Amino acid sequence: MSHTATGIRQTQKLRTRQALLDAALVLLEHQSLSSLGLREVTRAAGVTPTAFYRHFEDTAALGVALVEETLGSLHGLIGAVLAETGDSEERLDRSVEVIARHVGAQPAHFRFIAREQHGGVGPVREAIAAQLRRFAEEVACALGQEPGSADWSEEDLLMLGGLYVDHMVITTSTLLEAGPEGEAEVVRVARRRLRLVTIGRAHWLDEG
Amino acid sequence: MSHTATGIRQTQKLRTRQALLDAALVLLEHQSLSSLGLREVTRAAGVTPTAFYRHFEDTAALGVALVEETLGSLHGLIGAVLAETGDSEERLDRSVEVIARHVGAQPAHFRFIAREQHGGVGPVREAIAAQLRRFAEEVACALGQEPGSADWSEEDLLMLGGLYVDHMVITTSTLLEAGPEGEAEVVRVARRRLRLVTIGRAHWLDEG
DNA sequence: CAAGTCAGTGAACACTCGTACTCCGAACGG
DNA sequence: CCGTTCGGAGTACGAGTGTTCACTGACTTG
Repeated sequence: MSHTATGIRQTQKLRTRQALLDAALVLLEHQSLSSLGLREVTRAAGVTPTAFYRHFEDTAALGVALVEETLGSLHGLIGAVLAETGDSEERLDRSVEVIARHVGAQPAHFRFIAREQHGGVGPVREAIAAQLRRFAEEVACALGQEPGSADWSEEDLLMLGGLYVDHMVITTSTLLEAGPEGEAEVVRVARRRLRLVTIGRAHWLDEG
Repeated sequence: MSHTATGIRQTQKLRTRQALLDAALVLLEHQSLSSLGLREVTRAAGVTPTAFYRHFEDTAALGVALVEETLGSLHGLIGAVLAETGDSEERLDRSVEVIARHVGAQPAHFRFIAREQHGGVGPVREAIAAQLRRFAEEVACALGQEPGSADWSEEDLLMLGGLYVDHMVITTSTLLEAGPEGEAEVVRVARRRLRLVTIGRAHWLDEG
């Protein structure tokens, strides 16, 4: 009764569950979740419509699962990076690097996040918001341990963390819409924006 | 043959066209455009499905019309404000005020913009992107005429304008999702973020 | 090895959907 | 005033939708 017990049955169940998630992600590259049909997904996954209900109650529930698949794993990675090297804002740069690699490796996942962050399906919106709030808290915590923002209030740290996270999301979706040829330009502008925020951060307490 | 000739016929046509737009906007508060049905709209507008084709080719075309209805008018107002008082960044604050009032007066319109900015309908995405680019250019132009950013390159001005506009869009959708009770908190955080950007702006050339 | 669980099947239900017709009647231009 | 224009109504069609139901057969458990 170990929780990693790999019964043939449960393994196969997880396999088709993943097939449903993957098929949905492909379909969601050119439409949004609220217009995604249950039958459409099962057809692409090679399963009967009825089988869908063995795994998800709704297409909304499938969307929430996709959110966790995308941001849950990234969350773990960011946490590892933030705890890795003990000093300075080098950790933030490493975090950005990790995110960028993740986005590059799984574009469809992050297009989905950008699209559904303000999309028409309530539960999915809330799931994304919750995950992004967690990211903002993590970044805020990391910022608080830096010497440059030692005397910041917790609220301001959270504000700054949210600013970084929101900027990251915007950059991600902009990158995806720009395509490969416009990527360099987008990255340049995004870096400038980040620099401006960092400068503002350095002088925050001067003129608070 | 004046272009304002109000034939009874054309007046009525515009009336039902507006009825279609209004009905669509109401329906779009709880779903996104790609799942909006043609029949659904005409039913809510009190017209037959066939009548829809007299006004729009697609629901996508209706979406583009909604984009122009929302951002087109705001664009004109912003232009007026930016040309109004001749000095300092007071104009920017006035602009933000105008936008805030617009959002408060027509929440559904701006929820639509936030939702479809990265939504599943290509033409609508492009229409929104084009309008936002225009806003960024306008803001950049206004910033360039201020003494505080006299020596900025045109590219950096555009970067900063885009930063302001993106922040405005984020704030808008956050406001709408927070609801009336969370509004004050959202505004507070948004103001702090803006202040941080402004501080960064003030020291941009010091550490460029 | 027998009993039971359960992921997945296949058919059928009652819808909604977009679109193509024909047709009406009020507003329009000469 | 009369013929034309055209916004909108009405009908019909085929396709696709979400959901329910009884069922099967491979895996699991005692």
